[in-house]
Amino acid sequence: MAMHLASMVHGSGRERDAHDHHYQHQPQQPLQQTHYYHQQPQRSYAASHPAHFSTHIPPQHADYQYQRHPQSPPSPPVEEQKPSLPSISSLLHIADGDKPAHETVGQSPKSQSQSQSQHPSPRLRQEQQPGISSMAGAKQQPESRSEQQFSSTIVSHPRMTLPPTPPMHPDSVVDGNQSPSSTSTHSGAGSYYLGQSLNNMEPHQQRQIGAPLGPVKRTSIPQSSMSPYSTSSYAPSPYTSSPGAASAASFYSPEPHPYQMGMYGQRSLPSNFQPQMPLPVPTPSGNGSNPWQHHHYISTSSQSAFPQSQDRYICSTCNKAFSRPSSLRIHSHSHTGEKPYKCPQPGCGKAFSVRSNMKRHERGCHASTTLTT
DNA sequence: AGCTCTGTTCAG
DNA sequence: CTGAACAGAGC
Repeated sequence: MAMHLASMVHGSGRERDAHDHHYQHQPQQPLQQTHYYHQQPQRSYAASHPAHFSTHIPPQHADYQYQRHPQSPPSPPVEEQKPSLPSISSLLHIADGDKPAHETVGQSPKSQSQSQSQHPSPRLRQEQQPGISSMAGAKQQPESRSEQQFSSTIVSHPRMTLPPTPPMHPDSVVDGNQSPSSTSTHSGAGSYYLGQSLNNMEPHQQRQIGAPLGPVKRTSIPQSSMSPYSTSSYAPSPYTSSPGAASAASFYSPEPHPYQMGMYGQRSLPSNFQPQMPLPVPTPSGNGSNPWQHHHYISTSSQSAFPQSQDRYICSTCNKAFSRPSSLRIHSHSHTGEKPYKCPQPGCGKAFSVRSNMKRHERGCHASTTLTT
């Protein structure tokens, strides 16, 4: 997938100035987010971008990378862990009334040893369970495994524990709209970036930011979300530091950027997703956010206003909806402070987040120069 | 059908 | 003057 997207993006470009190149890279976020369900959405993104412009790197992206690095080792596993989710469900089952006592009781020693050894395939467990049931005799061990595994897995895996912290983030509010696809897609990336960006900020702040977002006006959005940036502002280097912008960048992301963004897919199958989310439980990094997002996503006011077909792409940072991924991408610049388009005029070092604005600037400010030339 | 690019327009 | 969003055109 990533390949296609990347290729498409590049290929589509017409002019492709140096600026464009920079620009293009970023754009990918949103797309990736939207498209990639399982993995690497951002990954590819981050990977592809790092080399390019130091200046342009959106904070988000930077964040991604950061996030990944720390977790990078785990990140891949994260998805793997997803399987862990099922395990959770199994836990639930147990909790509900699977009679954990019976099975678990006796075999702890063996089961544990086995369970640990088996870590690799949580899913197998579940899958096995059905089989197990049929197995009749074998049941006990498998089930016992599941439970113990949980305990073992949870304990062993920090992540498992981590998720609980973010159980309900502002994300829900912020991304709410987006993410079905995005979140699900990048469990790793999307969730990270959204969550992290938020995480970077204080929970309170995050919520606040997210909440206001909905109604947000143009100005309002940037402000709330921007605040983080403000420190970094456009300064190239700042991005690295600017954790706040989770956009998409999220989008992009992207936002999204996603994102993207992060971020941003929309069309989603609200009903479908919810099932996943139902478990408020310790959803690993990605999952936790998703569930909420889905809920919001469906009901999202912004979307409701428009035909869903229209504003599919939602900024993870400010929740604003856009009908086009490119729009979301550009919008993400407002959060990241990215200004890929620099005024070509020798004396002028101005940069713009929107190409047309840059051109306009040229016309207005440098018109005389251009004319003379 | 979807996306990007460009130009236009609104707002501060 | 600039940032940001929208709409149209083209691919």
